Amino acid sequence: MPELPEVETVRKGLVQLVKGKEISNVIVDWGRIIESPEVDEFIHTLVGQTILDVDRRGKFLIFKLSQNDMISHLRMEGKFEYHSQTDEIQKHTHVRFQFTDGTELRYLDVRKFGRLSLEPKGLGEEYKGIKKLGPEPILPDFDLEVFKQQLKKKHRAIKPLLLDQTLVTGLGNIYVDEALYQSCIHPEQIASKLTDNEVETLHQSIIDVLATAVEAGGTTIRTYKNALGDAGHFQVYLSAYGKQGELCKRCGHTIEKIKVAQRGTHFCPICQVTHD
DNA sequence: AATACTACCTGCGTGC
DNA sequence: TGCACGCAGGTAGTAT
Repeated sequence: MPELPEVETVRKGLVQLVKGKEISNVIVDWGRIIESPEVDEFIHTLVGQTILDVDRRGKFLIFKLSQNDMISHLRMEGKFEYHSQTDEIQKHTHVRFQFTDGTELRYLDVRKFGRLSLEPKGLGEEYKGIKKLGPEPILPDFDLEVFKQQLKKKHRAIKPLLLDQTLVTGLGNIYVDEALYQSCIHPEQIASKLTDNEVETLHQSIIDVLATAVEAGGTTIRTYKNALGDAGHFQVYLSAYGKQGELCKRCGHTIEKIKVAQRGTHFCPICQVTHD
């Protein structure tokens, strides 16, 4: 469910809620959420550690603990909630990090796709899923010239390429459709055939869309809530995602929904056309 | 090496 | 009402 803006919003909430908390116990009720180490060792290793900070890389959260880095990916539906240990346990609660002050951080995930993993302290960025990520689009290290050169080498549709996190990290199905709409590029356009002008516009659109969505606290379509339980607001600004059947703001034609690389894809068939 | 497809899960809306 | 099917803010593993 969450893309970069949602994960960044979750991160900010977690810093407010759990920074400085000491873990007294961990309860795991769906072992496959824990990628490594084995569940027993995961629990045992965490007890006694303090959460010093929470960082983010792409859509991954990195909990900086006193003795380890803990990587978390929410995948489609993962969420964190902060509770008293005596609060009723809701359905789909899979992991509970209990603190010495009687509160706890809960990990909930309807589809159980999310993962938690412990890495050596300070080495979270070496985690294999993180190591292959491209630059952060909301930082200056998302370089236009590098992006241009990489796209020239790719003979595949632009949408799945942007979803794969290696050229730039943080885009998911919502923001990729929005960025392509903003830059008037068809989602199935072959990347190497994009003009320099189109790549420049795309580069800027990615930066703009994600930065604006971060400011808005993310997008809430169905279920996303940050760690404080708040919805995001960016849905108000969506132009393409979920707008099939509505009119394009630029040309007035109907927004269509097709399938590209197995993902629902929203675009304007007049403004966004493929070319050689 | 690069690209494409599928598994991992549950719940909800739709159509028969 | 019941049931089958398709769909959902994603990634990793496997096949081609």
